Amino acid sequence: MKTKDRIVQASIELFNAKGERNVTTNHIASHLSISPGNLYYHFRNKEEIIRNIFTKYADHMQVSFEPVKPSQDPVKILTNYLDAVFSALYHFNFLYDNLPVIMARDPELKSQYLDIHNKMMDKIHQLVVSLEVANVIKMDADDIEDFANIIKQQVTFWISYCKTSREDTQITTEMIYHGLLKVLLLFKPYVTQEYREPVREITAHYTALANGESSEQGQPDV
Amino acid sequence: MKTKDRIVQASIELFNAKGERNVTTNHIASHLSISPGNLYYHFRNKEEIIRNIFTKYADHMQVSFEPVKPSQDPVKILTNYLDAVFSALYHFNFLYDNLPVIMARDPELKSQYLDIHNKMMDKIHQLVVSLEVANVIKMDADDIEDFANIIKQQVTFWISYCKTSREDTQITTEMIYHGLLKVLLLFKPYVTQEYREPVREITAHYTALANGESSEQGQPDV
DNA sequence: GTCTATAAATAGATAGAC
DNA sequence: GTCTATCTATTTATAGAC
Repeated sequence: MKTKDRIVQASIELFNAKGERNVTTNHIASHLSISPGNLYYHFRNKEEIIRNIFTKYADHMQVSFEPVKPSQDPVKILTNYLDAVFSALYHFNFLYDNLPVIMARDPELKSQYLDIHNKMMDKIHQLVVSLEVANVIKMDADDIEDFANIIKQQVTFWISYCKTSREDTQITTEMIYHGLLKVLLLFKPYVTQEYREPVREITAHYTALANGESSEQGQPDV
Repeated sequence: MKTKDRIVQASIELFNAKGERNVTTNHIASHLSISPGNLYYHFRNKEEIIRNIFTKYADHMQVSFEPVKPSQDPVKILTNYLDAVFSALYHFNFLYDNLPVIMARDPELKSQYLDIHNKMMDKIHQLVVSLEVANVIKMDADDIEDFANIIKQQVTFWISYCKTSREDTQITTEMIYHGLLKVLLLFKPYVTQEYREPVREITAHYTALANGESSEQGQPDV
């Protein structure tokens, strides 16, 4: 692997493990057993590394949040979304831990973020509309926009919420699955009589994962 | 006012206006036209200033979140809560902008925060139960705990969500009122037929405030 | 491309005079 | 209690040799 790619890869790992604010460019260099000068040959500064990681993140999001096909099984639409959320939170958790700070200090990154944010908002909106069309949920049309924002906020700051409201700040897959269950609870009161049972089954599935019981399908891929 | 109190007061104002991470002890001192040495005579370090502010914040929370009296008008219970949330978000917005970072670097403060967090969770729990008892909402008993956590997360990270998802990061009263409306939307699907109209009226009230229309009761007190 | 050595920039904090 | 002057530590970033 090229040095440039190794720097990006190591940065993701170190940021996720120790928190972005606790990892300096020197830490990254020494972790890779290269010199700081070498690192600065490949990247002008730390923010350029983060912007590079963010591009990877944005690509990941675009791919994993597949466009909703109306023909799909409506229940599958929902689990696809939740699995994509899980994957993003897990693999890029350092971003979610520190989002306001990271964005406030780098206007260029903030602008990248706003772009992705808007695209994701559209996807969530589509998801909600699809569930409505498939008669899985029933919701006032006026509330869909606000509801989509609530979902987005709940997902985006779940990591932050866990880190602040618990003693133990280690990120685990179980912790993330608990967050997905909160998202399911947001949908719950809108679920139609017809789909109450399928949604209950999805909830049971993620509850098992949240309690550390292994799933028949194992850990999701990247 | 004593110098020590002036330092705390100025710090709150500067932190709220510019963000905690952009305000150094030297900034605080020069804002008050005192020397850094003088500031350090009164506080051992910046974290001690923040802990001092946090104590003020904790007191504010304890007072403004009055214990729920079952005898009260159930609608009043809800507006009391929302007004208390507004006041906290407005007067201590710097804390909400930066919570995970501030708590992660100071274990003593984190422990103070966990204490207040748990107390607030209890209050929210009581609020939900009171609304159930008064027949304002109907909710599965199993969901109350998770629902209370969702409310808490939504409130705590509303400022962060706004700052990351908008171009303009200025905090306004209107922005905060929009957050309260999201909390009302969380309650909405659980509201009983009987209380649909009163809740609609509360929503209209906060919608007016969120749109910058002045309310008959004016800005809430500290 | 990579290294060593070091400069530059902050921010946090202290010593000692008044 | 307050000031001036300064020190230390940290982190980012660059120059120049190999």
